[in-house]
Formats: sequence, C-alpha cells, structure tokens
Amino acid sequence: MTSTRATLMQVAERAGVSLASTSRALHGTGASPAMIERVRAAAEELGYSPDAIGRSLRMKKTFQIAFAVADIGNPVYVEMMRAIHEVLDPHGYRVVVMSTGDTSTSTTELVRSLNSGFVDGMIVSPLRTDDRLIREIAGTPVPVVVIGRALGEHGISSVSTDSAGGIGQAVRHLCDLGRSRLGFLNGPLDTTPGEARQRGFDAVAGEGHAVQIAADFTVAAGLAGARRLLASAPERLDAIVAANDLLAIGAIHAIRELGLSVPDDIAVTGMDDTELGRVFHPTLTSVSLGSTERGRAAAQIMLDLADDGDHDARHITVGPELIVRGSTVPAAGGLIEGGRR
Amino acid sequence: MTSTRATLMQVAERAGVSLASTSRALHGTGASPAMIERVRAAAEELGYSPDAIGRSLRMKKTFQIAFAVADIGNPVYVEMMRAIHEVLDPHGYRVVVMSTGDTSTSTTELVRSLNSGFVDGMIVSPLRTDDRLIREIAGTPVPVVVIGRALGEHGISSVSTDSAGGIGQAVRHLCDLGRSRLGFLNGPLDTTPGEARQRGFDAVAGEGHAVQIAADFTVAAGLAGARRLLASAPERLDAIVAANDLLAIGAIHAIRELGLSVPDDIAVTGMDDTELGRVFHPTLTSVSLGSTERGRAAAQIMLDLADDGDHDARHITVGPELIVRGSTVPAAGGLIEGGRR
DNA sequence: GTGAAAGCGCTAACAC
DNA sequence: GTGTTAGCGCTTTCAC
Repeated sequence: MTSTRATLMQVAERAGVSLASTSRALHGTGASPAMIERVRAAAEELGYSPDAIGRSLRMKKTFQIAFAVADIGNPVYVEMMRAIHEVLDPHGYRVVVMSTGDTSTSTTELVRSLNSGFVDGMIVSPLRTDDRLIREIAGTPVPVVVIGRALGEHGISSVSTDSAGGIGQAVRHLCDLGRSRLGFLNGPLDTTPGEARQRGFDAVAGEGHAVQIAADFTVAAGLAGARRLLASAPERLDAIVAANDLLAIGAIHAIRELGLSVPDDIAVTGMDDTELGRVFHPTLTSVSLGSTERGRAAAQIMLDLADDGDHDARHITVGPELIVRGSTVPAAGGLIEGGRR
Repeated sequence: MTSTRATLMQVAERAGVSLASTSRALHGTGASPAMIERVRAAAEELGYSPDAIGRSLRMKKTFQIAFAVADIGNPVYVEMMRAIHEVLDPHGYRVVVMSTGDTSTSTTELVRSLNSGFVDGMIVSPLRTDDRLIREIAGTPVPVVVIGRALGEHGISSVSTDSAGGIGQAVRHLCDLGRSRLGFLNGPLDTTPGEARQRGFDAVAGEGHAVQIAADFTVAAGLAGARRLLASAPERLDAIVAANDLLAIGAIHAIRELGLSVPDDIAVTGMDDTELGRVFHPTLTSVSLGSTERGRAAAQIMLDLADDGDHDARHITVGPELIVRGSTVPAAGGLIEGGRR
C-alpha cells in the first residue's frame, strides 16, 4: 500500500498535452491515433488509473447497485445475489450488499439512505412492507426494484412469484401421495411471504389441518415450531408443508427426535429450492420460486432503469415449480441433480 | 423516484447564510445554536441529505470497504461477511462484496481495481496466492487485509488460522474413537487451504492411509471424490477426514450410497464449523477455524488501518477448535446448540 | 483534432 | 462565529 496515485492532470503534463485531450485519448473518442498513443504511454509510465470518485461526481453515476436483504445468511438471498452479480458485473456495476434487519422500519431507513447518492439504484427484498416503506421507495431519487410483493400500482418496479400457488402445488403433491393429515409450518404472518403462503395453504387445504407459526424463517425457529406442531396434532400427522427450506429442515429434525422417519412416517416439503435442500439428507422436496431467475430479472430491470434512464415501472412474475426429491418420495431426486438452475 | 436532491448550496440560500456556515451547522462544529437551528430547518424543508460522492471527493474517503472472496455461496464466507459487516457498520462503513473467481489471476485483477479508489480498503480471502498477487497487494494505494495465509513478512496485514493443526485434532479425535483406517478427502493442493490441510494430515497420520483430492471445495466435488476414495481403499475405511464441511457432506452422501451408515460404519469430520454442518443430519463434527472471529479480526484491523491511517502491518491468528457432533459420536451435539459463536 | 475553462457537491483553510 | 474561496479528479461544452 501507500503508493500515491497519479491524476489525469499529471498524465497530461507528462504527455505534454491538455487535460481535455488526455481524457479523450484515454476514452478513445475523438482523438488522433498519435495523441492516443502518446497519452497511453504517459499513463502507463505513471501507472495511472482513473479515479472512480472524481468520475462519479462529474458523471453523476456511481456504477454501484445496492442489494438489500433481511438476512444475508439465508441461501435464497445468496442465490439471488449471485444472479444479480452475474448480470450487473459485465456492465461495470459493483454490487453493494446491505443488511436491512427484519423490521420494516430499518428497511425504510436503509431506503432513505439512498438519498446520499452512493449508488445508482437498489434491489431490495423486504420481509415486511408497510405504507411508509412504499412511500419511501416511491420517493427515492434513484430507481428501486423490489423482489417480493408486486408493487406496480404504486409505480414501483418489482419481481414477484406466486408462492401461494406454490404451496398449493406442495399440498396437491402430498395428497397425490395419499397423505391426508397435513401440518403447515409457516413463518410470521405479518411478513410478505408468511401472509401469501398462509393464503395458499388455506385455499387448498380443507379444514382440520394443524397450523403452526414459527417465530422466524430459520432452522432453529422451524425446529421449535415443528415440535409444537407435532405435539399439538390430535392424530399423528403424515406430512408437513413448510413455508421455506429452512423451516423444513428444522421440521425434519423435530420429526427425527420422535424416532419417526422422513418420508416414511411423515413427508416434508420445503420452499425456495435452495442449495441447502439439494444437499440435505434426505434431499428436500421443495417448491422452487426461481431465486436465480428472480435475481436475474430484477438485475435486468435495474439495468434498464439505471442505464437508459427508462423510468417506467416494470413488473415480472416467475412461476413456482415443484421439485420432487427424497423428503416426500424415497430415492427421488439425487444429490445435486434435479431442480432448475 | 425522480425527485431531485437538494444540494448544500440550496440549503445555504434557503437559510440565507453562507455555504461554509451551512456545512458547519450540519456537522454541529463551531456554529452558534441559532445558526444550527436555522440551517437545520432549511435542510428539513428541502429534504436535504448530503451527497456521498461530493463528500468523498473532498475528504478522500469513501466509507466503503470491499470484501472479496472466491465463492460467495460458501457458508464460511457468509459467516465472515456477517462478522465484517457487524464490525464495520457501526463505524459508518459500507461493505462491498466482490467475487474474485478462483484463480489467482482474477484475484490479482480485482486487487488492481483498488487503484480506482472506490473503497478505503479491502479484506480478501484468496484461494490461491502467488507472488504476483502478493506484489499487487503490497502495491495498492489502500490498506488490504488478507484472510488466509500469514503475509506479515511482506508487510501485509493478515488473519490466519492453523488449519494443519486443526486436521491433526480431527485425526486424533478419530483415533481416540478407535478408528484406524482413515481416508483423507482434500481439495486442490495448489490452494492455500488445500496445501495446509494436506500438510496437517501427513504430519499426524501414519502411512497407508487413503488420500483423495477433490476437484474443488464443494459438495458436488466432495461426492465425486469420496466415491473414488471409498472405491480405492483396499480395506474398508472406518473414518473420513474431509478438508471442509462441504466436502464432508459430499462424503456422507457417498457413504450412504453404499448402504453404509454414519458414524457407525464410517465416521466423518469436516472443517470450518459452518451453519450447514450444524443443521445437517447427522450433525457434523467439524474443526472450527473461527470464521466469525477471523472476519471480526480482519475488520478490526481494517478499521485501524483505514481510520487511524495506522499503516503498520498487523497479524492475528485464531486457533482451531474441534466441535464434536453426531457424525463421529452418535447423539453428540444437538442441533443449533454446540460450537462456538 | 486540440485546448481552455466551467463545474459536479462538498469541506477546510483562511480572513474578518 | 461567519463568510469567501480554493480545490478534490474528472468530463464536457465551447471556441479555435
């Protein structure tokens, strides 16, 4: 460290030409070949590399996009982040990962921080979405793309999925397998995914099914919730529908604690089709919500918004898709294989 | 979006005072209470929030730190990222996550990009480290902290661990358990962790143990590698030492494919003590290398380097610690519980 | 095709 | 305590 960086002005002096010509030569636009060569040489000698901040100030563009999520550790977000990175990186954008915390207040604050103009846009996947957050998003000076709730009516670009329908697919799958005493292990109902998935379950499952709300969309909360779910059911359950893969894995552990087996005694489905589920034993039957596709789509929209200044709100929906594996059908879906990319 | 942001100058005009006073008032330094109130009010009315880029240009400080890793999806890095974020965030630093790819060339290029001055420093965990990379790191204009190899002799701050010794702990644990036919499933030997862990295994294990090098530190590569390892051993193995948790999980799947059980037939140890291993079934005995501590330490060093301009290279070592769980001792180490934080 | 000069938004001397 | 001014590094009119 501690070598000092050369400025464009120094390159100009070294090359014996003007600042403007130097800038042009380095960008290869409207400069003579001789000039370009001369400047390039001077830049080389000085080890010049352009200053991102100076350029940003002048161009009013940072070439940074923020990606904000509640919990960076959740594999779904990791997959989204990868997809976003893959789309944005070739266009010269850096991705700044930000942690929102799980309240809508902290998310609101984060969105407000966009006012400082350190990024050209933000992709955000809020766990909870209230009016204040929506208003804040609508008022930012930079484009925002929301992954989660469809927000088109508020003029906000968004990418969503049909997780309610996805839960339906899981329930139908279990019924087809002859399971009839279902339990539903959901996350908090005041969250966007929690609400939608509850709606999905209620729509397809008849009365008399056990429902348990875990404190959080995590393995630990899933374990605790599943213990209660299993204990509360009047008759022994023969299937558990979990609202995401993390909860599903917690549920499988709870089932095993009772000396029961998955899927023989109790089948389990997850949601999100995370890498975690593909690697777990038994491999996890899960409803894919296309995390990668959603991330990619959000990044694509962001690119249009940030690059072309195209400020029309856009909306994309990715459909759910059931991926059958070992936690519902023994020996189905080998490790790694299976599932969409 | 599309509201236009107010500048400090506009606030100054609105308040009817000078630009300098406005700046001072907003920072609360050396301004009269009356002035502060007046300016604050004007700022409020205009919805002013300071521009990060202008400030960065002037202060020569971006309040951004990059964190660069080979694979964002690896849980180890996620844990490190969380720890780094937790340390840096309260000090007003944003964390920019960057993907290096797994070659030292691409890492070198990434380090070189620091020349554009878009961050105040970088924490990097390179998979492979060659002389060119070291030279590049030594030549950056901003502080760099390396997580991995100790690089103090090159004047580079680093945080390392004793993964060779960690492998020793795993081997000893298995021997104490009466296992004698060990297999070692390692990752590529030309990587920093691969080399160290091989050294560790060779140092404690006697002759005649089977060794297999997986193509990569991933579950898929672990599965393939373990299949070969199990097939190649003349006598059936009774334990597999894997070089990280991902490989260990691949190994467990390979063992199950043969109809054998873990840990009864074959015990398995991993390394890194990732959340993945804590959640897996059976829970994974693993050597913790203190990912959280290492991330925290690296961030702490970075803070000193970036804040105080203290440019002395520092070095911190975090010792390995064996966490015994179900993959070697049945019923040991419950889910979630166990392992250091 | 090239150069001179303005200015992006901010902070920090420096004078008063 | 307040105002004036310079300038961080860059791109981009605008003349020539």
